[in-house]
This record gives sequence, structure tokens and C-alpha cells, in this order.
Amino acid sequence: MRIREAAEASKLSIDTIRYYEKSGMLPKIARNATGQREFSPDNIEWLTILYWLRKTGMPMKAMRSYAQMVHAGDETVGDRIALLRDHQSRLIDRRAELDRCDEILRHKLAIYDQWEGERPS
Amino acid sequence: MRIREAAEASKLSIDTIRYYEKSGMLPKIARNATGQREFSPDNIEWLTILYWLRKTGMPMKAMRSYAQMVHAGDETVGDRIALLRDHQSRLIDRRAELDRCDEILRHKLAIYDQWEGERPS
DNA sequence: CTCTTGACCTAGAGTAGCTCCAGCCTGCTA
DNA sequence: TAGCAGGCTGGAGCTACTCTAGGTCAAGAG
Repeated sequence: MRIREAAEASKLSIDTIRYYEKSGMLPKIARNATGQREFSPDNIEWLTILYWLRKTGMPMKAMRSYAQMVHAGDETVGDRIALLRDHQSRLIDRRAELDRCDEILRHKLAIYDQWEGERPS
Repeated sequence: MRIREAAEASKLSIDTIRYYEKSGMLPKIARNATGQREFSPDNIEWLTILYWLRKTGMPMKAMRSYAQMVHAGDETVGDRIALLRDHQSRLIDRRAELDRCDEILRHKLAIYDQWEGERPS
């Protein structure tokens, strides 16, 4: 699978995939005879996970250490679990932030709507 | 209220407040005799709203146009409502993303936990 | 009355995480 | 055999901060 397909499958952009590779967040990606990247199904799964981790705010630094732990082998599984659990708890915080913002928007909109009602243009 | 207090009250950093002012996202902030910013309660409310909008992913560009609309006066209320509603719908999307990521993490963790169980270090 | 401390100021450099672009190579199709 | 799609690299550009250097000012300590 070449980079275009990999991008479609993982939802990352082509540029982002190349950037992630440069930044050491991907395992070694195979190249074909003409130097083009060849993505394995495992690679795609990895990209997809990175997509979701980034999308929900995991910093690249953390993704990089996760990548390194996966590379390092089985004895890092405990740390990997810790890292993912940590992110999970951040998801909860983010949800609370969304709720808080929603509340503020509702409040603001209620005021605006009333204002509009009173002053029909 | 000076900048430190404003930062504490709005949860923005001092640097961010100065940056927002430079970028035209704040109304004119008063200065005292020695050139220090003096924030009014209204200013603080505005900073707080910006804090939540940014935190939940509204781009600066949108915040800037919101600021300009507020500055422009009452005839922009309709557009302001539209902008806020738009952001509200983005909050819903983000929540869905969080849920999706949570699902993926649960799945991943289930696999890791099982792995740990089988291979007690 | 000078000295230090601390809060503030500005301009500008640095950072994270992309995104875009120029310039080049290769393979396929007509 | 020319053209075009798709890939490659290095590097510039962008957003939204964040930090630093170098400076002003006010208040309290000695």
C-alpha cells in the first residue's frame, strides 16, 4: 500500500505521514525498488492509532515515546499501558471542557436570542 | 486589575493575553500612568470567553472576527449568533472524536492487559 | 537616598505540529 | 516519445503560543 492509500486509510494527510516518519514516530517503513514507501497493514493500524491520539490532544513527545516503547519490546508493556491510561484520563478532562464551553455558549446564545427577539430588525 | 490577576481570573497566561491584544482579539485595554494594562470586569469576561473558545478549538481567525463584530455594534448580532452556533456544533463533533478515541484505547488496553496477565513479569 | 526586588513593558526569537512548494525521478498510457 | 500522475526530498511558511533579553517604574530595606 502506497502513501496515498495509507493516508486515506489512516485519515492522516500524506504530508503528515512523511512528517511523522521524519520525526521518529513510525517504525521503519519499507521502500520499494524506486524508493517509494510501502505500508503494511500493521503500519496502517499504527498510523490510525496516531491519528486518534493526536486528534484528541496527545503531544508528539508522548507519541514518540510510545513508538519507542513499542520498538523496544515486551518489557515496556507496563509503561505503555500507563501512557494510554494517562491519555484516557485526559479524554475525560477534555470532555468536561467541552461541556463547560457548551454551557457558556448556551448562556451567551440565550442572551443574544433574547436581544434579537426584543429588537426585531 | 493588572495583567497577573487578569491571567489568573481568565485562566489565560500573561503572555497569551499580551499576544491576543497584539493580534486584535481584545477591545482597547486601558493603561495606567506608567503604561501598565488595567483590565475592567468586562475585559475579564471577554478573556474568559476567549479562553473557552480557544480551549475547545475555535481558530484565532474566528475569534478575531467575533471580536470585530462585537466592536462593530448591534447590527452584527445575527452573525455573532451564527458563529457561536457553528462552534457549538463543532463541540458535538469533538465529543464524538473523544468517544471514538476512548473506544480505541479501551480496545488497545484490553489487549495489553490480557498480554500482561498471560506473561506475569 | 540609594539599592534591591518584583511586577510590568516591548520586540523579537524559538517551538510544536503541521502544510505547502520547488525541483526532481519514475512508471504508465496514447 | 511525450505527457501526466504519483512519489521523493529539503526547506520555507503558518498558527498559536511561549520564552528571553533588555528596559522602566514603585515600594520597601538599609
